[in-house]
Amino acid sequence: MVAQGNASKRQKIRAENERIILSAAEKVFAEAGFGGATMQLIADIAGLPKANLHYYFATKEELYRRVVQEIFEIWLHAADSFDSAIGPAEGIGAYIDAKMEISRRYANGSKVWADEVMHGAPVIQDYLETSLREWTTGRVELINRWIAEGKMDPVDPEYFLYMLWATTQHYADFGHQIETLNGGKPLSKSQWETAKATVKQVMLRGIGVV
Amino acid sequence: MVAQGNASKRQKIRAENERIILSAAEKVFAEAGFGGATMQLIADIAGLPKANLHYYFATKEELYRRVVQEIFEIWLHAADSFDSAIGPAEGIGAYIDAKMEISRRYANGSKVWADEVMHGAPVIQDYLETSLREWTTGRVELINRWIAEGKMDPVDPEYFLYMLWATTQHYADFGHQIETLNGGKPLSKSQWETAKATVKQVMLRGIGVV
DNA sequence: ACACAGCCTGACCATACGATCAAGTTAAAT
DNA sequence: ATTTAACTTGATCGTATGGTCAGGCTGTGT
Repeated sequence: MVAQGNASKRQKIRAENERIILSAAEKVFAEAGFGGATMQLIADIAGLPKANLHYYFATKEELYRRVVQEIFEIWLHAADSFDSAIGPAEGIGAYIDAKMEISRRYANGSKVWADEVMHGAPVIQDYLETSLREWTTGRVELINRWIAEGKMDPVDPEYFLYMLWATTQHYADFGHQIETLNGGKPLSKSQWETAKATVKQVMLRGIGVV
Repeated sequence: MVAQGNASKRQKIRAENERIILSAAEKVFAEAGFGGATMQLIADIAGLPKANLHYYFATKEELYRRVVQEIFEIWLHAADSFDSAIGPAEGIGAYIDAKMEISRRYANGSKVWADEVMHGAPVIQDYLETSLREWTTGRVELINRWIAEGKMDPVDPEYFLYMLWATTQHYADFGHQIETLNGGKPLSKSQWETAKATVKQVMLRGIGVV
């Protein structure tokens, strides 16, 4: 018998299949939206029969909810860089780096999130009202402290945060438009660096830092 | 007989019904996406039988295309303020004003556009490759001229444009999130002014203007 | 070796949806 | 007044979709 690590074969099968399904679902939801996505297409991409999807996820909505939850976790963790910083140049700079990296690596998840919010957050409204609001008020206080300490120009923290979200998330959500304007090719590594540097430069100078 | 202006009664009926249908469609497409929208719901909101929708618009996709085209026209016209300006402070400031106003007044249309692009622009890819690309290259040249004349700090014009689009469009596309963080209430008139002022302040100082 | 629980899946079902159509009504042209 | 073309709409159709289920398969504990 082959080694199985700590997990039983059953557990591994379950974990792996859930992963495959979630990955396929993220892709399909990102490309078609909730309404346009079909369980059949997700199943095809996952390489599993449709009935098997319903074995792991009872309904399409449950599967969708899991996809949205996953990206939200990633999203929140990007804030870690924010908090441990001593000032805006470092903290906001690191946050922009982190969010740009999320837009690049988890473009599909970002799109699903955007789609969900854009359509009124029908399934994750509670997250907006709890986790996201807490996160936001915490960061607003931090920015206000930095302003009070003279570390950055006075600016309304909420609307400044929205600018950070918008400029970074744009590279995931509108990636197709950017790619089209780039001659149909995805941004190269160096173009991506330039984009990131531009966002940081404008945002940080915009508040009198750097 | 009652006066009918220049248009015949037939023409008026057609014009009015198309307007009612397009308006209802914009709302439904914005809230549910293309896949999630149903002709029946559009018909209900328009107050017309479903079959009548198909009389004016043969297919759901044709109706959708018209909605997307309309918002794109509005979107392009916002550039007028950009062009007639003598420098970045005036031109970019006016552009931000115009785009913010679009986000406020045509939030549904903006969402439909975002939805369409996010899902790979299946029906308006040609617009991206023609009109939008032309628009962009023209504005890139203008910004480069301003930089060469020392009217603003050097910055990559394309990525700076993306920042303008992102920060302004965010108020339409993510309006629901913003509203939730605002205690469930839409931004008041003064909050809206603050948002606009914040975007302008950060973006303009970010390029060494003002 | 056996029993059991978890896993898999082809076939099937009910429903909702986009689209069509035929039979009407209304406005315009002759 | 008559004819024609445009507009209206309830009823209907075919299909695609989310979801179910019965029966088979496979791993696991005893």
